[in-house]
Amino acid sequence: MKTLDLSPIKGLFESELLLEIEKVGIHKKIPQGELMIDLGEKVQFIPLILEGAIKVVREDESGDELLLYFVEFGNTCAMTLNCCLGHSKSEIRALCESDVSLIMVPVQHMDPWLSQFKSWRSFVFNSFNTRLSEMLKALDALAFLRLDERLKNYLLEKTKVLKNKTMHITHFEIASDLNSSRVVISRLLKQLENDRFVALGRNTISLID
Amino acid sequence: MKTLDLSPIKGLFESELLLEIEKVGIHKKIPQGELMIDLGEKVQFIPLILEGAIKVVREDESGDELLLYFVEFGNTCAMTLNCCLGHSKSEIRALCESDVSLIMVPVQHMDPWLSQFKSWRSFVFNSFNTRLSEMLKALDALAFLRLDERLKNYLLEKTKVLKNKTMHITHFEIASDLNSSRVVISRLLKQLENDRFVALGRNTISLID
DNA sequence: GAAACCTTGTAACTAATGTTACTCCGATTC
DNA sequence: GAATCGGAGTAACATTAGTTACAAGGTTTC
Repeated sequence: MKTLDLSPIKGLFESELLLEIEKVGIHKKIPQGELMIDLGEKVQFIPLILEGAIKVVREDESGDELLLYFVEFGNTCAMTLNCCLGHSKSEIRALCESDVSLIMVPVQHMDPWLSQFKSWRSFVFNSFNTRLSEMLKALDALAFLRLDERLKNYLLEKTKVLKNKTMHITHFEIASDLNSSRVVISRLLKQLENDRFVALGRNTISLID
Repeated sequence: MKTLDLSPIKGLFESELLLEIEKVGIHKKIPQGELMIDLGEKVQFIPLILEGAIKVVREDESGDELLLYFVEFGNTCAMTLNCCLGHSKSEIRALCESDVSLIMVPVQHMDPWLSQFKSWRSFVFNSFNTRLSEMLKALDALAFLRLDERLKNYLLEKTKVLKNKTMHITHFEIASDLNSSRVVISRLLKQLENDRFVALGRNTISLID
């Protein structure tokens, strides 16, 4: 794709930087469900998200998963920034939660842009800021909330990033994201249905209200 | 204190930056146990740690606590950086785990130094890097480990920052840090004693080996 | 349309953690 | 040195979450 449509991020960066991004950035569209970055991979590009949402997941040695957070428009993955700067490997897995449109900027521009462009500094630190907040939110949930509350939050979060009250998902997938087990999730969902919080169907869950 | 002894951080920064730090930095010593920053406080200074360790704690609405991580020499608190840049308030509480010696740099230097000094950029991003890793570690522990393993890690971590196999601490304090309850911690400690992992005394715990 | 498979519902049980309540003991205070 | 207090040990019980096992319906495949 030759012509980059930068209009979504026009407000974020000063015009000289936009020109730079246009010069070196690569526009990419990634379909829903696709893997973006896996654990242990080296990161070569900084992703600037134009549209869609990315799901960031942590996994331990024995294969248990935990959803950390979603990254949406106007942010980049701080973990990625991290990797770029530290020249280290990814500690997380990133998947496309919906169809994603993004610009990939080669990592070598990271540092020069930091010294040249105030808007780049703002952007990068903003991303770190958001990311640390999201991590704190995830930690709070794990430390202080019971599973039923975490499940509720999960469903609300999910409808927010999907912009849709109905989601196509199995109980098993939810259990993975919350690092729980299918039976437990089914049990709790049933209760949420009784509480008129959700309506359950095969492969679908709809929030009520 | 007039003359700043910058020798501990000499290796971290380029010489012009060291001069700047000497000019604007304030040297401070804070005794063990003292509160550095509390939840909701505005951050006016970037702390550069010369000696000692800082304990960073999260608290929820109902007052339950959770230890996030320790910050040691050569790092700064990323949460603080965050607050400086985002002009937002502290989302955490920072306490001195041991006697701490640090340099406080007024926040307004943050951004100019980022564009001027490569070593400052490295330092800041290194701190973010370390911080995100620590957060991930905390998350992993909560999500994937049982309390007995978390307790072991806690004790190991603690002896590391205190540089001492014996610590003066009550079971109640440990319970707070791990967001558990005193009785449960006592139970698990007893078990660790039987396993010859620790020796228990009144107000003290010693790691064996 | 029979077989195989996936998703969900449900019951019974286990494991981990938290809670309540009480005791004992050493330190501190008066 | 009697009274008080804080820290720790322990038992009994409650709650939350995880596990195993099986049944019942859809869906897909051939």
